[in-house]
Amino acid sequence: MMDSYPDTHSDLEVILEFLEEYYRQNAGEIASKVNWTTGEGSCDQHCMCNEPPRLLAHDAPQSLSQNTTALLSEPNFVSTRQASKAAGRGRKVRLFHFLFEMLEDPNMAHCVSWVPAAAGVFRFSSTNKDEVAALWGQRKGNKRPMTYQKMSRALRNYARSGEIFKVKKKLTYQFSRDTLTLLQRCHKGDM
DNA sequence: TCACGCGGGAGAGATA
DNA sequence: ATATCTCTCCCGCGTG
Repeated sequence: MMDSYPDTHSDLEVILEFLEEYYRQNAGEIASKVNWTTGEGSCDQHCMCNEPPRLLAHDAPQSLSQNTTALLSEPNFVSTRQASKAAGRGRKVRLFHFLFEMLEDPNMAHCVSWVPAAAGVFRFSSTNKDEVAALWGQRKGNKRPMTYQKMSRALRNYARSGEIFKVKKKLTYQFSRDTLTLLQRCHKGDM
């Protein structure tokens, strides 16, 4: 089994490091541009897989932005700061990626399913929601059992970063448009 | 009243 | 050693 990325890895790291540096140098300016309302188009391109939203692709040079989009299609959803580490060994999956996997798995439809998939809205089954949580706990290798309550808390944290929003409906959440787009792209790349 | 889902503070663990 | 990120745990509140 491969435990490191292909030959392109070093190039990808260089790009990622550049983006991080770019962000650092422009942090103040970028922050002032961010509109954190949850309205349409308010967080264009900031959800690059598990890339922290504070790094806005549209604030980076166009060519790099394109490169990183492709780069972040890596199956393991390696974040900027985790890329080098992941090259050495497997990177733990993040919750929203795990949920996307569940949503794409027809066998898990009884636990969690798309409401309108195109909008990125999904809903947990009131009876089987803890099954998803338990699987998440297993995936993370938690000693104590994961519950829906705890998992949903983690989901609400994503609202701050703009990756997933809470829908005003029971057990229902929504991927941000950009997160959904990128997850779909990553998922296709994974197949 | 009770069960359930949600919101938020605090802290743990991993990593840079 | 310190800062940051991403959860995880726990408690309280609102709703049906």
